[in-house]
Order: sequence, then structure tokens, then C-alpha cells
Amino acid sequence: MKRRDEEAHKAKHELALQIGEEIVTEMGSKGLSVRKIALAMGYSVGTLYAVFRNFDDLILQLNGRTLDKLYTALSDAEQQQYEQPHACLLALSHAYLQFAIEYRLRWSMVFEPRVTREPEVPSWYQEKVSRLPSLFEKPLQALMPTLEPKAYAQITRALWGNVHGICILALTEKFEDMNVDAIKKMLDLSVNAFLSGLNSSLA
Amino acid sequence: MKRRDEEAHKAKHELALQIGEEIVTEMGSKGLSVRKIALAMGYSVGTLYAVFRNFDDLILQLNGRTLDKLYTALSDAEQQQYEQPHACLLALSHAYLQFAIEYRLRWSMVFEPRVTREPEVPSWYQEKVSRLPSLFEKPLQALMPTLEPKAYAQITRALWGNVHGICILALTEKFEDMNVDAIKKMLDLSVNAFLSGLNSSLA
DNA sequence: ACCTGAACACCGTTCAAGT
DNA sequence: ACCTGAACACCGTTCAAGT
Repeated sequence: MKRRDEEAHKAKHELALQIGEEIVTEMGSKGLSVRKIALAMGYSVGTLYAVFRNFDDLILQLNGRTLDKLYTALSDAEQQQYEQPHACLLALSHAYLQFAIEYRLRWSMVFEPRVTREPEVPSWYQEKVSRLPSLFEKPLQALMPTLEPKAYAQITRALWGNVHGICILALTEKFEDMNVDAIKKMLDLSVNAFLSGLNSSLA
Repeated sequence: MKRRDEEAHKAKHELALQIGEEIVTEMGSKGLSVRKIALAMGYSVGTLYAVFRNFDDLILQLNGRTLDKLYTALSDAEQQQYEQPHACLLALSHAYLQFAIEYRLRWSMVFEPRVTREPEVPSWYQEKVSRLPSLFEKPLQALMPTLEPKAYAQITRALWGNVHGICILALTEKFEDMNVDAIKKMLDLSVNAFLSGLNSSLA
């Protein structure tokens, strides 16, 4: 029952995820397969089931890493503008779009609908998701200090939704004739209007 | 080369799409397969390749029908509120969310990332997509009549992005502890803030 | 303890062969 | 003209058998 070599197991786990990321980056979630990863690692199929419970688990772990990477990218953006709350929120939005473009297929996989056997998302995963909107919360509080505490969570998520929606429609080519510059302008328009609208209706 | 019975061909096409819709509704895009549809129709696999060019074509046609249905739902909502532009935009947003909830898996399939062999979306399909934001355009013009013509397209898409983003984050369970009512409130907050923010920054 | 690889039940796609 | 169904190259998942 017990594992003999914990190090080796971790190394396999890491390698599998790295190869998985490469496959998703090149061919999207549809191109991903347990067999391909096993082959690239030099193991047989069965071995991967000692590393992942099943395919859904593998996808969840890959998505977890993408969420970590996204969180880091957003954190970096936030810290560069932490003194000016409005600029900070714009910087967060830009970083979100930037990440979606740069890691398009990995980012998309995170937001594909889940139709798995387990109805519940594991808590370690939900935690990685919830960290994202919470990054918007601090600058929002600085910008509008007089709101009720529970209002921030709602506004923060609404703002995340705005940013996310524009990114996903842009990346799935639902807008006609759109280059990166036009998307950025739309994003700014949206975030600026949202923030100024909040001020005028809540202040 | 020519088809002998155009009627029969159309009937097969229609039946295949109907069965496809049922499968997607129950099991999502991952549960969809050419073989399942063929079996349910009482034909062999090969026959479906006389009806669809390939699997991507089948998905595109299913998505086309979902987009038509969504367009109809939004049109109905618009016509019930066509006299009050602001209420109309809210009604459109509600209808969008309502549709996303009611036809969750079909709606999701439309916005999954495309990784197909054809790099281009066919024009009949792009047309069905573009009709969606254009529904928001009329009430927006009524609400803010003094803008430059090309500004409406941008604002309309940004608004669509806002609504869409909240819907997709809610449906993929990216918000914690969210019921339909809380989502509706968030949607209203977002749309109201956006519209009032536009007024104050452009008027 | 760890890994293999055959086995099973599925896929999309093609195409010679039947009617 | 239309349809079949075997064939091919893939899937996820399991598990007896080897080391």
C-alpha cells in the first residue's frame, strides 16, 4: 500500500503535468490524452493511473497549475500599480487579457463546462479559483471605502465577469474584425464605465 | 452525384440534429458522437457522412440552431420592453441568463474554443453570432442618441461581454455560494453600473 | 512495489462491397 | 443512388501477469 519512493512519484507527477501542458498549449484540451502523456514519458498507459485517479483528475490538476500561473501574473500587475486603485484595476484587467491571449488554450480549458462524475469541485481547486476575484477586492476598497463589507464581494465578481466575458468572446472569435488593440480599448471602456457607474449610483 | 430524394435527405439532416441536441442536453458536448446519433436514427455510421462533412460540421450546425433559439428568446424579451430602452437592455440580459441556465450544455458548447482544421468560421455561422449583440444596439441608441455611429458597435459588444462573462462564470461554478437570485442581482448591478457609467463619461 | 500490455468498450473517418 | 459494416487509428480504464 505504501509508496517506496516518494521522490520518484513526485517526479513522475511533475513530468506528466509538464507534458500535458505542452500538449494543451499546442492542440487544446481535445488533443490531450492519457496515452499521449504516457508515451512521451516513456511509460505505459497503466502507470499514469498510479499518478492520477482518472482523466478528470489530470485535467483538474492541469487547470490548477494554470490558475496558479494566472494568479501570479495578476499579482505582479497589481503590485506595479498598488498606489493608484483605479489604475490598479485597469492593470489587473489588462493582465487578465494578456494571459488569456498568451496561454489561450490552457486558459480556455479552465472555463470549459464540467461534466464529470464527481458533482463537487475539490476544495483545493475552488480555493485557487476564488483567489482570482479577491485580487480585485483590495483596490476596489481603496477606490470606494464607504461600502458595506459584503458589497465588495459582489462588485468584485461582477467586475471579474465583465473582464472575463470580453476576453472569452474575443478569444472564441465572437466579435467581428477585432485585433488586440480594439479588444484592449473595449476592456478599458467597460471597466471605466463600470467603475464610474458604481460611484455615481452608490456614492 | 445528384441527390435522388432531396426530401429524405433533409429529413435525415433534421432528425440527426434533433437527436444530437438531446444528447448534448443530457450529456454535454463530451457525450456527443456520430456513432450514437447514427444508432439512434437506425442508420449505420457511414450514412451520417452523407449528411455532415465531419464531426466539426455537425457541431457547427448544432451550435447554429442553438444560436437561432437564443436569438428568438432575446427578440421576445426585447419586444416586450421596446418602449423603455433601459428596461429593454435589462430584459435582454435577463433573457440571456435565463437561456444559459435553461439550455446550459447547449449554450456552453457554442462558446467552447474551436480547434478545428478549418481556420475560418463559415459566414452563415458568423452571421448567426453577430445577430446577438446587434439586438442590444437599438435600445442603446434610444438611450444615448448623441453618440458617433461606430461607438454603438463597441459599446454593444462590451455590454454583451459583461452579460456573457457573468453568465459563464456562474454556470461553470466559478462563484462561490451562488443561487440564481444572487446571479440576477449581480447582472443587474453590472448592467446598471455600465449604463450609468457610460452616461456620465460620454454625456 | 512498480510497471507492462492485453483486453474492453468506446471514438472519428473512410471506402469497398452490397442493394 | 444509397447504405452497410469492416477496417484503421485512435480514445479511457482496468487488471492479471511479470519484475
